[in-house]
Amino acid sequence: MESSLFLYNTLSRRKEKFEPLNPPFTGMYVCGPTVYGDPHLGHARPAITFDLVFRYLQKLGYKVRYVRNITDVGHLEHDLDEGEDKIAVKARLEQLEPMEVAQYYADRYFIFMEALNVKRPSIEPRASGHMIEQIEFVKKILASGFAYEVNGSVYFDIEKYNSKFNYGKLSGRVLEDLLANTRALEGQDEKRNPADFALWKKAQPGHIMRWPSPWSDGFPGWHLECSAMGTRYLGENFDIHGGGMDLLFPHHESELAQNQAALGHESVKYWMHNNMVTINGQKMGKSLGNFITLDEFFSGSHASLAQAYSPMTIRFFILQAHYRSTLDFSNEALQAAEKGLKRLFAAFEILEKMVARDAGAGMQDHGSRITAIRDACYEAMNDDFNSPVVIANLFEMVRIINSVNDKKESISADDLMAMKQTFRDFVFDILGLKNELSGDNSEYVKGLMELVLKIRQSSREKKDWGTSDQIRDALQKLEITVKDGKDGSSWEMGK
RNA sequence: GGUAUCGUGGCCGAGUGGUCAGGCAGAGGUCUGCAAAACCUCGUACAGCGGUUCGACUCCGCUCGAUACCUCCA
Repeated sequence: MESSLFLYNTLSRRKEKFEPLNPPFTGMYVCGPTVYGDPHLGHARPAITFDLVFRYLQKLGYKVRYVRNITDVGHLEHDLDEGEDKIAVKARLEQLEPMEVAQYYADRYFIFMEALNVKRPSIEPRASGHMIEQIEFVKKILASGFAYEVNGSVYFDIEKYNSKFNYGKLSGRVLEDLLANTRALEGQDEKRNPADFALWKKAQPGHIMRWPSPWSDGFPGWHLECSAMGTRYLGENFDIHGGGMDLLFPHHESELAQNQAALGHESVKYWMHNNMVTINGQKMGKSLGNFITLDEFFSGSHASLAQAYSPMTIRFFILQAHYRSTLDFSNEALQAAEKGLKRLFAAFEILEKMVARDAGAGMQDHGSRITAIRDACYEAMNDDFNSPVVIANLFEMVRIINSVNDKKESISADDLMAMKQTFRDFVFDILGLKNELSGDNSEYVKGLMELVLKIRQSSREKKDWGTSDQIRDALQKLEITVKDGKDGSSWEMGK
């Protein structure tokens, strides 16, 4: 459990040593999707980022309770200004029950996250299932005097809060600036201050999603569900709260304030935020026509995609950048990732079959190098989850593997075992990559391939290059690549 | 306009006050019947302008540029 993991805390704007409140237990809350549309690239990044955190904390021996919410209530469609519920709008269009829509897209989300090999969190609570907790939370804030009720709606009193605490401490905003920048919008007359946000909103007559509350039939404010569910499942104090940088303000800022107001203290020790995704240098947005869903990525069915990209290519590509950097998607960059990933797994397959070959005197000592690489990988992960440096080190190992395979270098049994262990630990367990290359590896296929390659080998020995090349080309068409090496030929699935 | 993050070689992308990231692409070589794969070698990149320093891509300032967010509600 003694680890030297450091992570960047948005609250302090520096890397801090990770020390959970109640080791070995660790609580992590991450903002999940609003389920009113098909999952897209913007969903993949936080999911994979915090999957990496989840996996690594577990690798270090922590008992992690990972909570990721599903938002299925009370959110407005962006370009509408009538205050209609996002899900309600969609439901009317499709003639479906709002919950049916939420269920459908939640399922889609799970399917695509599984394809990306993102582990399911420990708990995936839905906002609609936690109305009581949310209402109780509002009551607490009202009781502490930091909220007020007007016409059935309840608002958070930011000015009052700010007189005692600091609204803006997380995002670095100053209340005066927020007020100075205020635009005059309609329907704000209820609020004492334009910066105040809703904790509970009275539903308009045509509003489909509504729940009874002491104040009105209505729905909870957006920031509320995370405060309520985080507290419910992780307690009043927990370790990590994550999400995309776009949620920093106002969502997380307000969530922090809600907890302070309701509980008398803040709840989160470490705030983590992943950076955003851009496409060809532009932000991803529906209006820009570069809004690409995961489905389109996997099938290649989007005008700006030159080809389909497998889930692992996407995952590997995301992990090749540090989570706090912006990440730009382009065909060129994705193709580079695809090839790199293929090389990584090709080396892994060689490694799995490799046997130790002591060369006795003059043998190159890999032991220290392999240990150094393994240490460098842990060091990188301990330095705020630096997956790109882990990957760079793994490629160092790839070179050793290939050199040994080419009989240019030898390797001891101990080193071989250490290398296999490191590869498995980091590639599979921590980075969460899967080998998509191997395809059908059944004994049946292996037997057939052995036979085919034997026939080809005998024609090669007779210098019958016609037959030999015919076999190779035919196999290539089936996406089986034949590689001729010094001790015969090997094969692999994939282009 | 405000806040935040950032600007690295053909592309993507780490990192650091004074040796190296790494991947992809490209060039040359080794191997090979050919090809593929693999291995070896190669690029003197750090937005611009000043300043601090013996020395800055790395620290400070300014300029330019990029991305996200900016009270209803999400």
